[in-house]
Amino acid sequence: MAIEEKGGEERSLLSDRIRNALTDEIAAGVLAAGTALDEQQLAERFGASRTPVREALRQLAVSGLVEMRPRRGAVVTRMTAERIMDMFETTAEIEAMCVRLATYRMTPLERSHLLRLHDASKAMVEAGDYDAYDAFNLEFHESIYRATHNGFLVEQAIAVRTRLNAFRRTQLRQDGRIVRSRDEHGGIMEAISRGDGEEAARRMRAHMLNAASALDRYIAAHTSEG
Amino acid sequence: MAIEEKGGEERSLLSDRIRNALTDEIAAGVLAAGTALDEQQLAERFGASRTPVREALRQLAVSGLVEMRPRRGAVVTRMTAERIMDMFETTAEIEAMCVRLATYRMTPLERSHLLRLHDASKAMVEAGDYDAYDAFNLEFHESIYRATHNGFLVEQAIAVRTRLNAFRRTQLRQDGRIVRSRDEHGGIMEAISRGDGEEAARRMRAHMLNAASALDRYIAAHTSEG
DNA sequence: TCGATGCCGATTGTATGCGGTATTGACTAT
DNA sequence: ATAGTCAATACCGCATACAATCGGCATCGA
Repeated sequence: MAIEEKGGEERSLLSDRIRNALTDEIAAGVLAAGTALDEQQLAERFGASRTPVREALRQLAVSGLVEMRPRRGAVVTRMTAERIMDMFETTAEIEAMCVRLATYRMTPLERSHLLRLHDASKAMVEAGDYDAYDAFNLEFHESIYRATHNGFLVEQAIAVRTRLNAFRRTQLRQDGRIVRSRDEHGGIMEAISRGDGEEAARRMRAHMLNAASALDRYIAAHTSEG
Repeated sequence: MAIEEKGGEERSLLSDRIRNALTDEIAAGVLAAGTALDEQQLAERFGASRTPVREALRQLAVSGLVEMRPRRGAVVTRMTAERIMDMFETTAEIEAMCVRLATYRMTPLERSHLLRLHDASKAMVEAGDYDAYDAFNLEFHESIYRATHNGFLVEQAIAVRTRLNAFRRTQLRQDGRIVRSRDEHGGIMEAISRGDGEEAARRMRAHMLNAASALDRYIAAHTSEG
């Protein structure tokens, strides 16, 4: 019989589950930058042995979320403000690239899907539902990635965006940012509908850099305590 | 024999050395796509136990060089021609992005370094020294990455380019490709010198897509399987 | 008092054993 | 003869045990 495609939690590997859990906690800020990750301690927390924990940590090291120094253990990668800005800029450029390619290649079905998503986000903004908007935002941008019809690019874009997750969420809380975010989405959609990929790219870049600016103000306002 | 005899590498981790060895072999084509990687077999080959081999395989899986299916082992990722083209296009776009940013941001020192590199490559082309040109090519493009002054982008660009390494080298052997490659570099340098980042980006994109075309012809001429 | 050296604890790196699951091949039934 | 089922085997995933190394701390010497 055919193997079920759905992601059964039972089927997945323990090390993968631990990796996902750690990824989420790092992204959410539960595990702050610089936190030392003790293998035995983590093993006890997850009710597993050190082996799957080790494997998870090594994988996270490849992703860049943690740093491992031989015989000195793993620590959550310490992010400088400059590095976060670098990540934002890189993401902005990649997003711009994606929307430009997507504009020229997307099918009418993909375009209508994107429009439907955008329309649905209006209610979230009016309700001030940050979590729902965050989920929509993910889907909106990933739909654009997929519309490039370049599988490798989709993977890269998602990987880079994932590493920016923690910081993107905080900036949405900025005063009025969510409203402007949706407005900017509207501008991007308009350029896509006109088939103007270059303009869509410019607007997408501006959209991401606005998010970066919002985060920058957020950081500036919260770093007074050192 | 065991790889511990490599001079100076004593300090590094066994799993890291195995990972690097496997990476090289996959990139060089020694381990063909689709090859099943047996943990025990690899452990014997490297004179180690299964544990460091496992860790190496998991890290390679994150990089995308191998695929792991739970309880079914690891296989070298099978590359379709379409996927290779996707990777080339992604690399082309990222390279174009880098050279555009670099044009606007590079210091005079960086610009002169790039020019010096380009000048030095002339002799390699005339001598038909593929290996030297390949090494120069790496340095040329990485210098452009670094000139963006965006550390994260540099890392991403190098990572993507690394995964394309095996295929990029073969296309250089194409008849006359190395000469045209250097000509294209010259065009890019000219646009950089004029400070025209957009034009430099267009030429870089064309440069990479020409390389892709050369590879495409190479594959078409050498493919013996579906 | 300050620095160096040696010992000890803690933690990582590696090896190996065990259980489970998938694959494969053979046997039987239709 | 072919297809389906069952059993055997081999490999992987996880746990645990062992070894090596790093850092801290104390003691000794200058």
